[in-house]
Parts: sequence; structure tokens; C-alpha cells
Amino acid sequence: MLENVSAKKRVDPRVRRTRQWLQQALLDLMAEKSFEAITVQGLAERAGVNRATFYAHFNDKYALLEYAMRAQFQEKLRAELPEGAPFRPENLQRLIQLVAENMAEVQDHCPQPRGQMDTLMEKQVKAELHETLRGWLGGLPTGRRAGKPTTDQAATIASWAIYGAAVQWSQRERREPANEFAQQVLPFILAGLQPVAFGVAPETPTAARGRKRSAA
Amino acid sequence: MLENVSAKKRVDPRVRRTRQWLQQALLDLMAEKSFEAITVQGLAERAGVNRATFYAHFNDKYALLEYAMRAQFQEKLRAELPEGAPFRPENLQRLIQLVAENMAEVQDHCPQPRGQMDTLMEKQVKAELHETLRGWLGGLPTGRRAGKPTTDQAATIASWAIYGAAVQWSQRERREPANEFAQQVLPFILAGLQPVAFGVAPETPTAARGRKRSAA
DNA sequence: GTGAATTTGTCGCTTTGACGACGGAGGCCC
DNA sequence: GGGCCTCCGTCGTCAAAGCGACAAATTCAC
Repeated sequence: MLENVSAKKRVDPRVRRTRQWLQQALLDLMAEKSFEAITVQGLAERAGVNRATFYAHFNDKYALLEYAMRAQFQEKLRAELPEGAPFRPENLQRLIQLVAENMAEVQDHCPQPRGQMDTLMEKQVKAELHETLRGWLGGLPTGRRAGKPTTDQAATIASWAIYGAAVQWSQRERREPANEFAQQVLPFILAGLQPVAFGVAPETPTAARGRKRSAA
Repeated sequence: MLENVSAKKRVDPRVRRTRQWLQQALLDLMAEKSFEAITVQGLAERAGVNRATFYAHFNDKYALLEYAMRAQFQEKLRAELPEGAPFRPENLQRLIQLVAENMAEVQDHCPQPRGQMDTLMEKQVKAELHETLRGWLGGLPTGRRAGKPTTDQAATIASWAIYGAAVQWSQRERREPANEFAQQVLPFILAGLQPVAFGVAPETPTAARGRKRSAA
């Protein structure tokens, strides 16, 4: 039905609109009631779309939620890291901050008990994270770069690490600003990526303390 | 192609949307450039609609302008005089005020030289005015009411009178508020409608001064 | 002027959305 | 239990929108 949100090759304008409307309708309704209380025909009505049209795009409301979660994060991503932004520490930091902000936004937009939602969001955001990281790691300019399985592995690890940190941050009762959070987390992620990014094993913080900035 | 804006019997949602988008695109572009400088494909692009779709709805940009002008006025009308508002002096006054406000709004929304526009707007607003007045005059509750040709005539006369007054008002360098304007004009229009509304010839102001409130 | 570029209407053809209807699954009341 | 209601998922049909292409008309630049 829906292959991939990020596969954006010449989509029929009508399709874009319909999905946009359904997505917006979902977000609107989620601010009013819990996800369980939302019905497909409620969604269709709110979106101004025929109910049958809904089923032409999504299997059920869960599929729409998946789509919406990913699309929302993707949009923020494109806005902050336009197109082929290079792999730099500051960009990675922005990415981390984005994950945190997105999570916070979702959480206070949907005050109702979010049952399935968190799981679904996690899946989609991590998928998008993975894709971005894989793009960065796979396209490194240095000749000495790791093979595909390794970059996939590294991307997966980093995705989980980032997301996990964001979850922990978002659940703190007193959280610092998202940018500070990202700044704190960045070194850990960067260190974790060392092997694939530079072809060497990651150093322990203790060992690294001797030499400074050995690699740019 | 387009039968009537006010004939709103079960329109396909897609049609409503497409026309809405084209109308909005026209208004947007008119705030930026003169009507002559606007192209059909510019309209289609701005509306996010295929150019061929434009021609499925309107013969040319002039037809769209007609439609937009009437729809805009119609919308204000429905908002201010919902559905079957009865024929009362205060409602007629609101109608007059509406014509004036609409004219002012159009004039400062489109700063560019408006060539064809004014003529077109006049045609459409007068048509809508006529329809409203005809509805009022034709449905008068008194048994003693004039036949159809007379009510049409009266509606036409009143439409022109109201519109003319609004034009003159809108071209003043220092215009009073629209509600004051409407208040001033109301008596004239009301007097002009006397024959059809009450089945008697209109009185001269002098003759009327003797008796007060002869008819409710 | 000429020639390139743009806009205009108009065509078939394909894809998508609207609509109404259907049977079935679940909840609720009596 | 049986009725009533809402929502679900799916279907077939038809209308609307997208798209590419076309010749003709126009604007624009040189």
C-alpha cells in the first residue's frame, strides 16, 4: 500500500493532498481525544475525504499514525538539515536536538494516554534516523571506509543510542533545553561512530584524554 | 460551464476545492500584480492545479474573476444575513453596509490598476443584490403584493441605487464608516421600495411629513 | 523585421477520488 | 436471547483531476 514515506519520486498531487489532509485530521483529533477513541470515519470526515479513500491509502488508523509520525519528523529534518548536509559534528548535534524536540512536541500535543503511539513513533523516528546516518556514514569521502554491513550496524547503534537518550531526557521531570541536551549527548555518539568513521576502535575517554584532536 | 455560483446543490467536494484554490490563487496574485499581468498558468501553478483543470472550470481568467467576485460577496452575505433572513429595515441596512465594505475591501486588496475588475465586480455584486432583494420582495407576507415583473423591476432599481451609492461613497477622499453610510442611504432605498412593498405609490418627503408611520 | 520563448486552448488517456451499497463484526439495551 | 446501532472493510461505477502533447497565438529580444 504505502511503500515508503521518503521515496518521493513524482507523486500525484492529489495523493499528496489526500495524505496531508488525513495526517492533519489525525493530529487535530489526537489533541481532542485518545487515539483509541478515534474512528476511521471520524478521520475521513475531518479530512473532508471519503471514507473509502482512506482505505485506498492506509490499511487502518495505525498505518496512518505511522505515516504521520514519520512524515512529521521528516519534515522537521528536511527543514533543519537541508538535502545533502555533510557529516559534521554540528549537524549530528542538530539531529540529536531534533529528535528531542520532536518527542517533546508530540508529548504535549497529545495529552491523552498514548498507548500504541509511543511504540509507533519510536519505530518511525528510528527508521528515519537510521537512514540519515547511513547516508552520512556510507558516503564518507575518505578512501578508507567501512563496508555496507558495518555502516548499517553503526547507524543502527547510533539510532538506538540517540533515541534512548531522548526518551530518558523527555521523561525527566526537570529537563534542560533541547540544545543543551544535544550538546551533552553528542560526544558519546561521535565516539561510538569512531570505528566506522575513521577505521579505528573507539578510545576510552581516559585514553583520549592524553592527546587532543587527533583527527579532524 | 459554470451555471451559477449560488446554485449549490450537492457539489462534488473536489470541484468545490478546485474552485476554492483557484479563487484564492487569484486573490493572492492580485495583491502582487495587476490583473492583466496574471496568466492562466500562473494561476494554475499557484493553486496547485493542472492547467487543463483550470479550463475545465473556467473559460479564461475573466470568468474566474467573475466567479471569485461573486463568491466573495456571497460569502459575506451568508455570514451577515444567514439563510432566509426576513425583509426588515435593519436587514436592508446591513445589506447596504455589506456592499460598501466589500467594495472598500476589494479596492485596497488590489492596489494595482484595476481595469476590467470594477466592471466585473459591479455585474456580480448587483446580480447577487438583485437576487436577495427579489427574494425579499417576492415573499412578502401581505396578501396585497405586486406581481413578478414589478418585483423584478423594484429589485433592479434598488440594486442599482445601492451599488451607485456605494461607488460614490468608496470614491470619497474622506469617507465616513460604512455603517454610518448605510444608515444614511437606507431611507432612500426604503422609500423607493414603498410601491411594491405596500402597494401604494411612494410619497414625497413633503407629503409624508404630515402623517407618521402610516404602515408598519 | 526574424526567431526563440512563452502562453494559450484543446486533445486523449490514465489515475484518483466520490459515492452508494453491501455484508459482517462488535457494543448496548431491554 | 433478539433487536438496534455504529463502525468496519470492500466493491463497482462514474466523475474529476493529472499529465503529456499538440498547433496556434502571443510576447520578447536582438
